[in-house]
Amino acid sequence: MDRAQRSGMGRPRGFDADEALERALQVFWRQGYEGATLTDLTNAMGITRTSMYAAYGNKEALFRKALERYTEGPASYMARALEKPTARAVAEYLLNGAVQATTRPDCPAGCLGVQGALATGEPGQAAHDALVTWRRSGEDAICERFARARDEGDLPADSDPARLARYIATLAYGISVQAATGVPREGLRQIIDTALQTWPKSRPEPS
Amino acid sequence: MDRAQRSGMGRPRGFDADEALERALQVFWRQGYEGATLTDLTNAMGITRTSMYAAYGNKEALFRKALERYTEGPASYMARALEKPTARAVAEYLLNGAVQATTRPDCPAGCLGVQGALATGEPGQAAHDALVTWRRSGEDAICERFARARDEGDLPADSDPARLARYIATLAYGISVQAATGVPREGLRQIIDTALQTWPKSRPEPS
DNA sequence: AAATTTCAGTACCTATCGGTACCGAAACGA
DNA sequence: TCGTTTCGGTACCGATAGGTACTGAAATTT
Repeated sequence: MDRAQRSGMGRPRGFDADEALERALQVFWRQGYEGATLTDLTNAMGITRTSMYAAYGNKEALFRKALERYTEGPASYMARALEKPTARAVAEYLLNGAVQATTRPDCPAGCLGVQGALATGEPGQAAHDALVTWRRSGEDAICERFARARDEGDLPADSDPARLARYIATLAYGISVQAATGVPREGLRQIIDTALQTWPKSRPEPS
Repeated sequence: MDRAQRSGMGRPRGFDADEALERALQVFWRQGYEGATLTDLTNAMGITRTSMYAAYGNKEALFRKALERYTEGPASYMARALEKPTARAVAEYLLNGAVQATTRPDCPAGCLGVQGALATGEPGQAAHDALVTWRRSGEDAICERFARARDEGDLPADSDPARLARYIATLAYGISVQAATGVPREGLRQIIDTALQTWPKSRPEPS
């Protein structure tokens, strides 16, 4: 099913499967899993329903493949961030990457991993669960990176990697919501600056 | 239409409109606008489609009324936060309120204002826009409160209220995503603690 | 060239979507 | 009690959801 494998081989696929998947990704990104209809998807992909089902399985499988592509494409800043030398650099690169990815002029605002299926009815449950897993695994990766940083002395010995990772991930999610709300790139960058600074020193006693 | 107003008066409503709206709110909260079908809604509300349309108009109007109820109910911590004496207290109360509201045992995890319609297809556009407006107006209210704090000397004269407000709102949105991901209340509270502290002091030169 | 295989596309499937016409019954003012 | 009004409920509306059978053409191997 997946590919022409048997003897005769037959006619090869007449469209670029990667390009079509990219189009599907854009639709899921913009409209969410439930909001993206088969008609929306196949129109954007430039193929018929039949070809879509033959090539990807069904809507849910298409979503999963789109999510994979998203991880390796627009969200690849995540993997790169983890390779930065210090925890602080990891956090900065990650948050800046989130700002970039959620405000690309040629892509929908926001993050597929957040807005793809945050709250769904029964038919979208599988997509919802897939994104929960996606977010958790991302946060776990940050946590492990921070744990390493602590072991290396890059972070204080008494710091809590899981807590820091959750904090950074929370900021990234919040940034993606703000992007979906329409906040421009510069406004999001200010959030990072504020987050990585202290709360402004207030006068001790205002009254 | 809206209420029995004309001469004869006629038979009064046989169900509690507030209670029914509360049930609808729960469904929208859990499943989002597009994921909540009329059948889901009316089943939860305990009334028929006919009664729903007569009492509320249509699905979109029901959603708007549910959002109002949400603002005055589960999200009322927002208004209370703005009355706190200092900007710092406003921020703390707001974030703690977000944690509470997004992790109530008897309600769906997360925030309706975020997950109700973050990414939708064409039929959910109106709900999407309503939530964008909702989030913006909330953030504006925080901004104005912070501006007042600055004028009062509660915040430094050179601080940027809009920037601080956006930062706090971003954290609240991120917290709601984390809640929807399944992070328990205690985990969310740690995020607040981390956010309101400085980034942990790292050793100046790790290498 | 023949035989095979999978292509892309039309047409259609059942189920369900949001929304409505119509119904008898119940509750009001007079 | 009567007339009026709106109630709650069934049945149904056209449109569309996700998914599939079937068709004829095109590309591959032998």
